[in-house]
Formats: sequence, C-alpha cells, structure tokens
Amino acid sequence: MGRRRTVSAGEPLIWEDDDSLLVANVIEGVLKLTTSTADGREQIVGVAYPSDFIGRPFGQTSAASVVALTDARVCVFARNDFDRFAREHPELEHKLLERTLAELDRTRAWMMLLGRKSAPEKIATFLLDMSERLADNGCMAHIGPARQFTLPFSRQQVADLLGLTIETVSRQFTKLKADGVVALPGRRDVEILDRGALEMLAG
Amino acid sequence: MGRRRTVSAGEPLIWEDDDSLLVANVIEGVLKLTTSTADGREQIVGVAYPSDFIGRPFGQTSAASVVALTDARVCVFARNDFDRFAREHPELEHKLLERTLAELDRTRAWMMLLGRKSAPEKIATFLLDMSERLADNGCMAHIGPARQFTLPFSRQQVADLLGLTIETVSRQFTKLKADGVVALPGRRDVEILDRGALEMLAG
DNA sequence: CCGCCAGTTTGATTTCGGTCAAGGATCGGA
DNA sequence: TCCGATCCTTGACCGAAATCAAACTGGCGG
Repeated sequence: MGRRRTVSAGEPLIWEDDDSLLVANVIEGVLKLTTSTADGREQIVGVAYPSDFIGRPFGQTSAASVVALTDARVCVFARNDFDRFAREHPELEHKLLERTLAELDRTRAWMMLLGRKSAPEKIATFLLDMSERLADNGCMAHIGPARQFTLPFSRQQVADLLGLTIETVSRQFTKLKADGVVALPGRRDVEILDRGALEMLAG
Repeated sequence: MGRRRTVSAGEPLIWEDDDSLLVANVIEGVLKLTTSTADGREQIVGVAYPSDFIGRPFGQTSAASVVALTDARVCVFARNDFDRFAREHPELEHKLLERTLAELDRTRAWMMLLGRKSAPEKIATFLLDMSERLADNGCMAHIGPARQFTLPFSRQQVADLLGLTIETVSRQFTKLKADGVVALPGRRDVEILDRGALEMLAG
C-alpha cells in the first residue's frame, strides 16, 4: 500500500499550505518541518528521525513544509487511503495517538526554549538534545547519550531551530570551544568534553 | 464515570512533572498550560477553552501545569480509567487524535511567533488570535471574529504567552491605542478599531 | 594544483526589548 | 467612601542579540 521513496538532502517532500495529499514514515535519514513568514523568515517546528511519522492525516492542509536534511528514505501513503485504513485499524490509530501526544510534549518543551531562554541556554539545550536524539540506539540496549556525533544541520538550520541568527549560533559555538566545553572537529561534528558544564548552561 | 469539578481563577488543576493522575474536559472557563524553568521563568504553552481536552493520557507524567485563568468547570477522569476506556472505544480515540493533531498544528504556528516575530508582530498576532478564539460562537452559525472581547489574561500572562516582559506588552498595547488601532475600555477589554492595520502588523 | 563558491567565522555597530525604578489606576473589602 | 493591595503604565538606561560588513575555510570542479 505504501510506496518507498528516496528524498535527497535539501529536497522537499511536502509544501506548507499545500493540500495534504500524502503522509509518510521515515525509514532512514532526517527531515525538517518548517513554517515561514511572507518575508522569508523561517522557523523549524519539528525534526523527523527514522520511525517518525510525517504529514497531516484527517486534515485538509499541512501546516508545515517537510524538507530532507540528509538523504532519506521514506515510506509514502496517499492521505485518503491512509485515513480510511487508519479508521479501520484502531491499533494503528492508537499508536499514532501516542506518537502525536509525545510529539506535542516535545514541541511544548521547545516553546519554553524559544520564548524564555537566552542564546547560551538555547545552544546548550540544543547540543544535549542532539546528543540524546542521535545516540546510536542501533542493535543493543541504548548506551545513553552520545559523546560525539555529527549534526544533521547547517549553522543556518541550527539558527532556524533555535530562533537565533547564524552569527549568534556561530559565536556561541566558538565560545563553547574556547571554554573547553565541546570540541568541533568538523563543520558539523561535535564532541562533548564537559557534559556537566552544558547541563549547567542549559538552565 | 467522570466527576464534575469547579476550579476557581488562579487555582491549579495539574502540576508540572507530577504523576499524570487525571485528565479532564473543559466545560466552562479558560485554563492555561505552562512550563517553568528552575529559576522561575514561565512560558504558557497552551490555552484550554470549553470542549478542550486537558491532561496527558498514556503517559507517566504531564509536561505542563494546568491553572485556571477564570473560574472554570471541568469534567475530571482518573487517567487509568480513561486510558482503559479509550482503548476500548476507537471512536473516542479517533476524536482525541483529531484534537491532538489540531493542537499540534496550533502549537507549531505559535513556535513561529515565539522564535521569529518581533514584539509588535507578536501582539498583533495575539489580538487577532484572541478575536477568533473568543468569538461568541454560541447559538447560531458563528459570525466571524469578535470585534470586541474581554481577555482571559492579565498583562503578565500575555507576556508569558508571547515570550515578552510585562513592560513590553504594556508599551505595545499603549502604542496600538495611540495609533487608533484598538480601544482599551478596561484592563482586559479590547475593541478592534482597525483590523486591517492589525493584520498588516501581524506580518 | 588552483581558484571558486557556499558556508562559516569574526568584527564593528545598532537596535529592540529587558531591567530597574517610580508613579498611577482599579478593584475589593471594611 | 476610603484604604490598601495588586496590577498596570511610564520613563531612563542597559545589554544581548541582530544587523551590516568583511575575511576566512574547506570542498569541488576544472
């Protein structure tokens, strides 16, 4: 029923305010959900990782664009078919409800960050969040947060996620490196040297 | 199965990080959902109006506190009972799913406001949002957004909703009044004089 | 290997909104 | 009606982050 599809980095899958024609499951890769103002400001309102659900069932339009951050593989369904199928399969709807409730919790925690945290707090919170989300929970029981990882975001995208400018993000990264809290071996690589300090900073 | 209960203005119904022991439906009144930092900063992450659902089914803890903004009547259920009942009634779960998806959409739109909008844009967006939410959709087919209404929020609460300080909120209100965009007949009363101007300002 | 180009860093300056500090209005209760 | 408490407004000033601008870095194609 679902069709597999690859989306390469930077390629859109769903457009904001479009008719919601499809929903999908992420198999591999990372995608961003964004909303934009008329004058081009962008805010990332969600990030979808493998096993995450994307799209807007039971609604006419999708409130956010979905764009791949890395090359990704997804399993796509026509929304109509999915809606019908879901209504006939309470177990599926239950799973979807649980996921949606969890996503709402995460989104609300992010609102706190956007509305009330300072730039250093935002960056620290972001790095700790990434360290957990990108933990290699592959085969075995997961081993806790990752000490080093590769961000699926450019500096501009980090800015769009945190409600900052790219310059402020860059400066905060530089500061953390100078203070020995993190090492930055590559543009997108992060190694956490002092998790305690990060947790302090995150507030 | 559910027990009716009244909550007076300012009284809490659910505490952040508490075990999620109950869920509820709002019958009358308005309540706020908030998260706070250790050092006391507060962000309102949601507002519940009559017919809205509150609480966190299928989860161990609730991510937000719930406090009544006005005197309110709610219908309360023990979370355990509700969870069990819901799983046996797919129609209920479906309704809940639709509501949760809609709430997630609204929350994401608010993230855009928190992360990317200026103080004047935030205030204008807020007033337009209130004008729609508080529209007297009583008996007849609803007549569109309200031209005048009474806010269920104090100035501090507006600040907590928009990620601003009370002083900034006050100054923006004063400016809108001075520019003839709104009239402010009472502390919490708003009359929209120039909706077009507000829509411009909202961006 | 070189040069180009997008992405990033760094610096100088500005500005918006926060902070601190008084006043003023409004409401409820005696 | 007067008092007091709470909420709100206003003003002066400050500072964090935005803006503007310029250099730097590192991949990639030629």
